[in-house]
Amino acid sequence: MKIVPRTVKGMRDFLPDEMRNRNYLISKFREIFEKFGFEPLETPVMEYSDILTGKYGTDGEKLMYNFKDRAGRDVGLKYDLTVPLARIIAQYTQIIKPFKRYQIQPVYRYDNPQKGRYREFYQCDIDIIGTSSIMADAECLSVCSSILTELGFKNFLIRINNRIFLNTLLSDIGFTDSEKIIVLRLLDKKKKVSSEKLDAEALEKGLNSEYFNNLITLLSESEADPVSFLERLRESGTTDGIKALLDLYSFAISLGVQEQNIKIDLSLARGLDYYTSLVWETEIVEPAIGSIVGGGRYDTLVERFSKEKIPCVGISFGFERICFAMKELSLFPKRKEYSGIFITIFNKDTLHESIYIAYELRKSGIPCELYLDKKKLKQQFKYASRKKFKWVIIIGPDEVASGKAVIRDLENSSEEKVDQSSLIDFFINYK
RNA sequence: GUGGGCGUAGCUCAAUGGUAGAGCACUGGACUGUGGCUCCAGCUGUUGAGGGUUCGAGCCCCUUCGUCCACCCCA
Repeated sequence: MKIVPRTVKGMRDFLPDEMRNRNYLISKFREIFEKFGFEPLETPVMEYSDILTGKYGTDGEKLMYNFKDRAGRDVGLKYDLTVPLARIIAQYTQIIKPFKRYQIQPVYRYDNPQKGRYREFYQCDIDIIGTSSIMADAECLSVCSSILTELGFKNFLIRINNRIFLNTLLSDIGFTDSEKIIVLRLLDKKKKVSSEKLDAEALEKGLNSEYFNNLITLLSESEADPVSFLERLRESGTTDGIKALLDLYSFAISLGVQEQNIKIDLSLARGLDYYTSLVWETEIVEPAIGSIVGGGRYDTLVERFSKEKIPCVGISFGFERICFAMKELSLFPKRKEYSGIFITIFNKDTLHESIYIAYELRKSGIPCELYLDKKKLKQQFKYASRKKFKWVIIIGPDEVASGKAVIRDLENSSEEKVDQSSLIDFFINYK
């Protein structure tokens, strides 16, 4: 009985065509992260359970992959890249701060798979550790905008808000702390659901409908011109978090974020529990796949591992969704239909001539593929044709005798004979 | 965690409850120094798994697994 080949639920293989796209994306991320001075970091797939738990809320923990290893230790697969980073900061105190790192690795969530959602998926994070400066927050937004622009996205919107402000606002309206959590969840939904449905859900959750209506009214008032709305509020006494939010907005603009790509949205809440003040989220208008980038300031996360209080800010790119969106919008670079050089093996007498040519080309930095099996020329051509090579090189007995090589152009069905010694020049000139 | 659609050859899919099929792909040949086109031949199955109903199940029922989608939540 043969073993049925299959992949574990929610996990995927990436075949070469897809890997080429993914590698392209990763290289773009790296390039821009490094341009802004971020340094690379990797952490293990697994952490001890106590490291992982306690920061994602009960819903998050249901999605955690945790189990015992052979020695009975409680371990889990990492759920995001932020918590391992907090551990790193507490563990390696010699790291110079502010520490700017980037990290591109898979994370794991025991979720039910569906469109664009998997149990293993890549996240791509940058964080700045050890500064409270809002310039750091703004830098994250600038990276976000640079990357999306560089990748070719035109219609994206970064929405920003401050949880401190939102919190104060909710208290002023009259909500209790436990109600606030429910309200924040509902606000996250506001964009997707009709207002009737939202009201119904608020009622169902037992929220004071007068308070809730006040909130919704206030938020919709702010929508048209949030900046002057905030300034009016500031004059009337509510000040918590407003300055930070306005600063972030203006710093981001100075750092090159285009005005049409950024908006203060006072209803933005964000799910993760560990954000403490400024938060942001980016969505692309087309295709509508929700948020593709999210982040914020989380000043208390490192405290779990250390006596020190260390302010942190970061942004996480939804690698899989960006990949999906880029495919939809055809933003990946197109490959030439025919490319590359393929070297045939005529027979065992000419074998070493072919091998030598492959060696010479590769030594000169010209990529080429050498046929590996003993098959008829016809089969070798069929292979070359299916793999869409542009050039096929043939060294048969005639060519060995005359010191020449046949170069066949599969795309144009033409061929020519050149001196073996000028093969390298031929291909260098072609480039 | 909850709900729905779908599981048949490597892939895409057919088959009124009555003999499991086609196209593509693959292997070889026509064509012993040349791919795509054509023609010929060949290969391919516990119909996801287990149970039940029936004279008879790919088809109906139950269970289970997988997959896709939606909700919850999130990237």
